[in-house]
Amino acid sequence: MQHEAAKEEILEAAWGLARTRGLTGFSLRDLAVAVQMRHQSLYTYFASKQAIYDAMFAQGMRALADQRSALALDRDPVRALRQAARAFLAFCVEDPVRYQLLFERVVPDFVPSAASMELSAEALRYVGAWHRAAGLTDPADVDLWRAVLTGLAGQQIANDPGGARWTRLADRAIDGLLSTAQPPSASGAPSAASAFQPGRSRR
Amino acid sequence: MQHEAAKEEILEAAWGLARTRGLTGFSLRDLAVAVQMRHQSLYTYFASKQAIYDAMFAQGMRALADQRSALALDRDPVRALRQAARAFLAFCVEDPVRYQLLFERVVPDFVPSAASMELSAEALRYVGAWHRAAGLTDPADVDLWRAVLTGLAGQQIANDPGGARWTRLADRAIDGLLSTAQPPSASGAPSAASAFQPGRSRR
DNA sequence: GTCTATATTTGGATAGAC
DNA sequence: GTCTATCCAAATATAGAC
Repeated sequence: MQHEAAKEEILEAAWGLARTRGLTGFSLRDLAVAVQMRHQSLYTYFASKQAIYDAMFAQGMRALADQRSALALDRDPVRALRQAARAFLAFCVEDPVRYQLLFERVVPDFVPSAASMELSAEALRYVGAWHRAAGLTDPADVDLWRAVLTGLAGQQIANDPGGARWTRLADRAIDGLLSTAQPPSASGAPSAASAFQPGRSRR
Repeated sequence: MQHEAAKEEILEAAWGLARTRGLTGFSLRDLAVAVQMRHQSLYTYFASKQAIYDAMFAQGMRALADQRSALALDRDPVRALRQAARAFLAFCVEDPVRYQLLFERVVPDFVPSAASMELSAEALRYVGAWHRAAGLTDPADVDLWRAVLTGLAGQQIANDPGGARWTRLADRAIDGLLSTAQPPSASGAPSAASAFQPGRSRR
């Protein structure tokens, strides 16, 4: 279907403009120029600018879910958590504009559609699964994970773009999370339990 | 000086509009209506809308620095860190719009002036002092503190406004930070050192 | 300092011919 | 599906009288 291909091309151009001029720094006219159309023609593909943002949001969440489904995680669930954290930060830093769209509210009045929110939920379910594998069943553990990792990513992107001042703190942050979490019961995976021994496992 | 009083009144009205309609959801016309002026007259007080945002940013950072200078912290530096964390989260949650202005980049193209950034630095210096009092000298500890606390505040405001789903994780988060930090040397404050003993101090 | 009047720009969105 | 033409609204900012 040519229609879908054209939509894809428009979204690609929108990402490009967003990266160079900011998420809200381009108009439909700019976007039309980029795809060599009149700006009115864009309405054949998207009902509104918000619909374009929503499609971009969906693409971003789809990419996150795909990254997570493709992760080859260590069998040790604690190592796996560290890997997953690093992968998430890499995902955020690799495209700061995408991070802003997915996790910050920089587009005024933009609210993801229900379909997009379902993709968001899909991506989040992986986090719950990783935690359960490590014996962490308290939903608050997932909440803390989200806060810490988005906090790291946000600081990294805002205050040290291109650097690693905050991303390199990922392993320490995960150790901190684990140190305050309910350790798995004795019947849990032994490899995980060992990592819950008190004390600092790294600097 | 009446001029300063009028500026103050304008800023007060701007905060009110920002809280009800969003940080970018009001125009200079709206603001002028709120202070019973023609919108053009606002230019007598502020050179641009960005200048208004900058003045609001400065007020917000001033308020944060003032809150910090007024904190009556526990003599135990670790308890003090927990108190300070709770105070910061209360500060963020008490005015979500202010949080967005100070710590997120929701206003397109807004960049705080040098004078405003100095206020930001002033507020941040307190964090360094608290950490040093607890024997934490690694600058990365402060970085991690910033990331974790803004992460908690951001999640709280975005996903559970008015609730406490994330703010109640503050003590756990601080425990996590401490567990991965370099413990103070033996010559450090004993009350602090005791809190660095491995293990979970709370659930 | 405040006002009226207006400039100027921008940008989202629609109508209708082809 | 794409185009031309146009609408409409909003919003920042300036000029100049009082």
